[in-house]
Amino acid sequence: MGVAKKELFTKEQNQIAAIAKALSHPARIAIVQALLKSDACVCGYLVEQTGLAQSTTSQHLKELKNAGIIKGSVEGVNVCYCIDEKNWNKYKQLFNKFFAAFENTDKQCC
Amino acid sequence: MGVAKKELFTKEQNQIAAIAKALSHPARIAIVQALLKSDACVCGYLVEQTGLAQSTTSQHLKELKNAGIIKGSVEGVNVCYCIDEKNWNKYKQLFNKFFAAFENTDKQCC
DNA sequence: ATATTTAATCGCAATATTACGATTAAATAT
DNA sequence: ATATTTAATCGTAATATTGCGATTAAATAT
Repeated sequence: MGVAKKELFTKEQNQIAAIAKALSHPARIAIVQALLKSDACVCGYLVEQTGLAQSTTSQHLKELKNAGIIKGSVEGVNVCYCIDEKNWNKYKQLFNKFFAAFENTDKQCC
Repeated sequence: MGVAKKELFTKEQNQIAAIAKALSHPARIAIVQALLKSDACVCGYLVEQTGLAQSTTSQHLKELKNAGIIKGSVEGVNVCYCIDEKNWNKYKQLFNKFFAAFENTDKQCC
């Protein structure tokens, strides 16, 4: 085993889980926040920001990219990363909606 | 290794990552959504909802509980779970803030 | 008292994640 | 042409996650 049974769940449940998974490591949160805050975006800068080895940071960047949270473009000898604006807004809505679903607080079953 | 280097990151980064981790499996999203939607909350009902074995579901419930997302209380022979309202609102704010940080879209570095 | 129901925990196997050093590939300097 | 810089990928080790069946513990029925 060790592999999640995605077929049991809805597309939306799997999507929320997949984005949450991409955000489930502090280094990846640090990377995203660095991209949100700063104008710098080259890979080397992000390696500094994480404090992890270059290869490890590169792996984290790959995961964020696969999830659609960031995108990268080659700039000469550097690679520049930034937030994928379109997906970011989509994911933002998805999570806002997920968290907003707790409202009708009239159920007192516990 | 295989163990995240939490000491490199801020408390906030670790907290966001920890909550995201708790939400990083579709079964756990399904459980939370079931608790948000329905009045039913006993463990057995949640086992049905996930479609996973009782022991597996119990494990997922434990993770959600450890993260502070849900709480459980014994009701006779049953255990009733529900959303931890106080933490939920805290986490909601935390994620809203995190996703809202993308606004000043004037940086065109990529 | 004994049986039944419910849910947590244990033990295990399969797989995934995290991390690093070493290597590779591509672009730019010298 | 050769060296240097930058970042991706490979290989590997340590650890974590996912899932299930079996067992255990606690409450309630019979």
